[in-house]
Amino acid sequence: MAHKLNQIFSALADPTRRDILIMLLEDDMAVTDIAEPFEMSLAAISKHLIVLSNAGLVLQERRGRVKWCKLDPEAIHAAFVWIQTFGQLDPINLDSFEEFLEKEKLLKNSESI
Amino acid sequence: MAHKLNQIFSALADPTRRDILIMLLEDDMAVTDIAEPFEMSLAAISKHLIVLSNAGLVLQERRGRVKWCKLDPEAIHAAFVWIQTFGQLDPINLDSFEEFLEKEKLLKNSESI
DNA sequence: CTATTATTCAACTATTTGGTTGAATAAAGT
DNA sequence: ACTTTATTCAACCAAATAGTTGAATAATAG
Repeated sequence: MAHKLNQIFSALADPTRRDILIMLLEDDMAVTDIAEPFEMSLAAISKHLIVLSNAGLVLQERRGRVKWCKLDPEAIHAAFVWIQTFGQLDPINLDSFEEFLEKEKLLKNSESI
Repeated sequence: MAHKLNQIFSALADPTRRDILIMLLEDDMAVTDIAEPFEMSLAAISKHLIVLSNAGLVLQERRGRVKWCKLDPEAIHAAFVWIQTFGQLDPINLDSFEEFLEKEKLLKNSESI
């Protein structure tokens, strides 16, 4: 009965798992597709997904032989609340974040030309 | 150069360390005083504090034979920013995301001067 | 100088973690 | 029925983690 925050934070502590979460922002994905860009075995990615699932960060739903993985925002929200409550932190400046996204978009466009 | 977020999240993954952080919200404390309420050795707490310090969550300053520990809000802020932005991002270049976090940090510093 | 206090170091142990490979299971395609 | 595809299982390994104890270091007090 390890505390949920233990599982959430330790799931977030691994860069591969953070990358997987970022990928899942874009769309739900099957295990094999998630594994594709990583230079490690499918079994390793499968384990990472189980960790993410146990932490409640990802939901896995089997349809046929494919297991679809999708983000579950609840757990990440729990971590967010803990941190926010902990230090009564201000939220980041959303304007500068918008600027960042804008620059990202321009960059992507210029790369594709 | 293990990514800072790895260290921050894995530091936060341990309940003893989260408790220590909560204690430090109230006031700066010496190592021995931090250890007092826990049912584990002083050496164990000392190690936890080193983990927190390496993650940048806690600053340790030696005065005489006493090492004073205080919160360093910067690292926790980085984690906060990661989580907050996580849910809003299109898939992006992770490197430029890091740059963004870096800029956020510099901004916060300049504001506090 | 000696004793006490604060903290860390060193060595050890048990458990967990993140990875591997090869086999197993199960569904779909031909 | 046979083959391919998707995923996990099982066994193993190396490294990291979280704890222990006892000794070492270093500053302060008497």
